[in-house]
Amino acid sequence: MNLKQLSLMLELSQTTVSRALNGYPEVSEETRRRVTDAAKRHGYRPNPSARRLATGKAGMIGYVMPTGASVDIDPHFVEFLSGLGDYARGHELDLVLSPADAQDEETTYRRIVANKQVDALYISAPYNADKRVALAHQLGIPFIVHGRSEGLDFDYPFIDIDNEGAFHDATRLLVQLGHKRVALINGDDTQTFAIFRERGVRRALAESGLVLEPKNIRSEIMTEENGYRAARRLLEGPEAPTAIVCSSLLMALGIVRAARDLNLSMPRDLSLVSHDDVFHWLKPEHFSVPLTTTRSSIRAAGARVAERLAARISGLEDGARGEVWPVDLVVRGSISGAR
Amino acid sequence: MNLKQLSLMLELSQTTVSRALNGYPEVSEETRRRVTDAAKRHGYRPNPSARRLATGKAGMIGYVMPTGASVDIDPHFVEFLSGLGDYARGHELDLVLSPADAQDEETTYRRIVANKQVDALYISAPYNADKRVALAHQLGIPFIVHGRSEGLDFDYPFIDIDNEGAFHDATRLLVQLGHKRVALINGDDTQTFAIFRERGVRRALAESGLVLEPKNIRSEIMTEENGYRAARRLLEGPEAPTAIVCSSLLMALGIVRAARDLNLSMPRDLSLVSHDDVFHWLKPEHFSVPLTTTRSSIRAAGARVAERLAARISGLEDGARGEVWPVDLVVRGSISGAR
DNA sequence: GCGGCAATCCAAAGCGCTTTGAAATGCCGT
DNA sequence: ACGGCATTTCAAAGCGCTTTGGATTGCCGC
Repeated sequence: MNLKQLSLMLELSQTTVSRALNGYPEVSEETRRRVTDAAKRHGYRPNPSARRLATGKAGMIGYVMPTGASVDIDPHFVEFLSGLGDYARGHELDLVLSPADAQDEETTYRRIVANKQVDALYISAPYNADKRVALAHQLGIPFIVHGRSEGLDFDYPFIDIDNEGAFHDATRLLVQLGHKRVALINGDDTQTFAIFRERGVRRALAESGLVLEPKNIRSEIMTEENGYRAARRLLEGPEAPTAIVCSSLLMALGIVRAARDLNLSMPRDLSLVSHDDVFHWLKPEHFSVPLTTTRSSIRAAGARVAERLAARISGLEDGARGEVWPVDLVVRGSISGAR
Repeated sequence: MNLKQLSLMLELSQTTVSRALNGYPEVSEETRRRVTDAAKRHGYRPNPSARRLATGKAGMIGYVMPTGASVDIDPHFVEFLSGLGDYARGHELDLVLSPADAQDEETTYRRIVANKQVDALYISAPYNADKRVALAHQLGIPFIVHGRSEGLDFDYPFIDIDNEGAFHDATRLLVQLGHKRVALINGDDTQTFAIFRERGVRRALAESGLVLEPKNIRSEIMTEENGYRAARRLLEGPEAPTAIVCSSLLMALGIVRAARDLNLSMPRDLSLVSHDDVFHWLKPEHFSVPLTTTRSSIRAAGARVAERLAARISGLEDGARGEVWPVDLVVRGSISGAR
C-alpha cells in the first residue's frame, strides 16, 4: 500500500493525501479525517527511503562507534542504550551504529553525514578540543555531546553531570572526616570527565591546605584489573593514602580486592568513595562493605539525549544549551574517620 | 557530486556509469577504468537513499532492542558490539538499533521489515519456539540467530556455543573431584542457553548416578545481586552443595561475596566454576581466588555474526547452516577435591 | 452580478539511483 | 557490399515520496 494507491482509492491527489498525513494546513479538517482514517484502516505507512530521498531527512540518529582490535566498548554504553530506548521506543526513533576505526573516525563521520544517513549525531566521552565535536559543528549536522569538551572556540549543546562538584564534595567529606592523604584512581585522563573529577578533588583538598600528590593519582581505563593494580601500588608504598576516591564501580571492585589482599579492612584502614553510573548488574550497596558513592544514572542521561536529539531534528530545539546535572552523594559504610 | 553530474562530465549516460561502478559486464574495460578513475577523483559516492529506493537494499543490518522501564540491556551486549565492529568496520556495514517495547517486539519487527530499513536481522538470546525467529522466517528477511531455539518447525541459520557440552564437562570435572552435591546458578531459564546448560549439568551428574536436586538449581537474571542471593540460599540450607556451577562472572562475583560472608573459603569449602563470556573489564583470573571457567568469547561470535550476515545480504550464503562453537574449560584455583 | 480573496485541491517536477528495452557500433564471414 | 551477431552504449521509465506553482471552488462585499 503506497501513496498512489491510497490517493487513488480516496479519489484525491497524492499531494493532498501527503499533506493531510503530514499535518499541513491547506487541507480541510474533513478531508484530513477521511485520509487519516483510510490510512490507518489500510495500514498505510510511508516508505522511509522515498521520504528520505525527497526530504533528505532520515528519521534516525547516529553514533560513530570507535572500534579496533585493542579497543573495547565500554560497558557503560549499555546503560546509555537502555536510556535511549526509554525515550526512543515510543517515538519510532532508531539509532544507527557506524563502527569506525578508532584511529580514523573522521572518515566515518564524513560518510554518514554526506550520505544523509542520519539526522543528528550523538557524541560521547569527549576529549578536550574534541575533533569529532569540531567536525560535527563544521559539517553542520545537529548533534549533542554527552559530556563536555573544553578548548573549542564555539558553543555546542551538551548534557553532562557535575563531575567536578561530585568529586569535590566526596573529597571534602573525606577531609572533614580527618583524612589527610587522599588518593584518586581515575579513568582515562585524556577524557574530560576525568579531568573535571581530578579538578574537583584538588579543589577540595586545596580548601583545607592539602594537595593531591602526583604519586596519589592514577589514571587508567576503568576495569577491575586496573583498579586492583592502582590500589596495590598506592597502598603498598610509604605514606599510603587513608582514603581513595575512584571513578567507577569496576575499579572499586579491584580496589576492594587489593585491600583484602593487603589485609586492610574497610573502612577502618581505608575509606573508599566511588562514582556510580548506576548499573543494574552491579550495585554499590551490595559490595561486601557497602560503598559510599557519587551517583548519577547514565541511563537517565541517555533518555534525555534521545529526547533532545529528537527535538533538534524536528526543529523544536536549537542553540547551544548545555545541561549540567547535579550528582548525588550517597553515604554508606565504606568511609569513616581517619585513624 | 551525483550520478548525473558525473555522467555529464564523462560524456556517458547514467546507465553506463552506474553499470561501470557496479561491476556489470556489459561495459568495456576501458570505460570502466575511465569511470572509476573519475569517480574516485571527484569523490563521488552514490546516495544511499536513492539507491535504496531503487533497489530496496539498505546496506544495514538491524537489531530490535527490547526495552522498557524494568528492562535492562545485558552488559554482554557491548561485547557483541565490539565483535560486530571488528568485522563491520572495514565493510561500511552499519547496525541499526530499533528500540521496541519488550512486550511487543512484533510491531517493530514488522515495521523495519516493511520499511526495508535493513537487509538482514540479528536475533539474540532466543527462547524456545522463539516468536521473533518464526516471524523473521515468515517475513522472509535474512537473519541469523545468536543462540538456538528448539521447537521450531523449520531450520534457520544460527551461531551458538556448545553450552551443554561446556557445562557437562565442567560438572564432570567436579564430580571426578569427588563432589556429590553440585548446584547450578543459572541465567533466565526461559532462554535456551540456560536450558542447554542445565541439560549439560544433569547429564554429567547422571553419568555418575547423581541428580541435580530441585533445591540445587537457581535461575535468575545474571547480576551480582542475584548471584549473591542464590548462593546464600543454597549455602545456608542443610546439605549445602560443595560445588557450584554458574552462568556468568557477574553472578560469580555475588557467589564469592556470599561465600565470604558465610566464612566459607574457596576452594576448600566450596568449589566454583563459572561461564566466562570474556569481558575486558572483569576477568576470572583476577578474582581473589582465580576462577575456573568455561570460556567463549562473545566478541568473536559478534564478528562472525556480522560476517555471515554480510554474506547472506550479498547472496554468498544461504540455507540454514548452524554453527556450534566448542567451549574452553580453563582450570584455575577455584576448584579442588571435595572434603 | 461580479471582482477579489481564502480555502482547497491538484498535476507535475523533482530527489538520485537502477534497470529495461532498444539503438548504435564494430567486426565477421560470405 | 551486406546480413548477422556481439559488444557497447543510451534514453526513459520506474522506485514512493514531497513540494512548487497553479487551478478550482466557494463566499464575501459592493
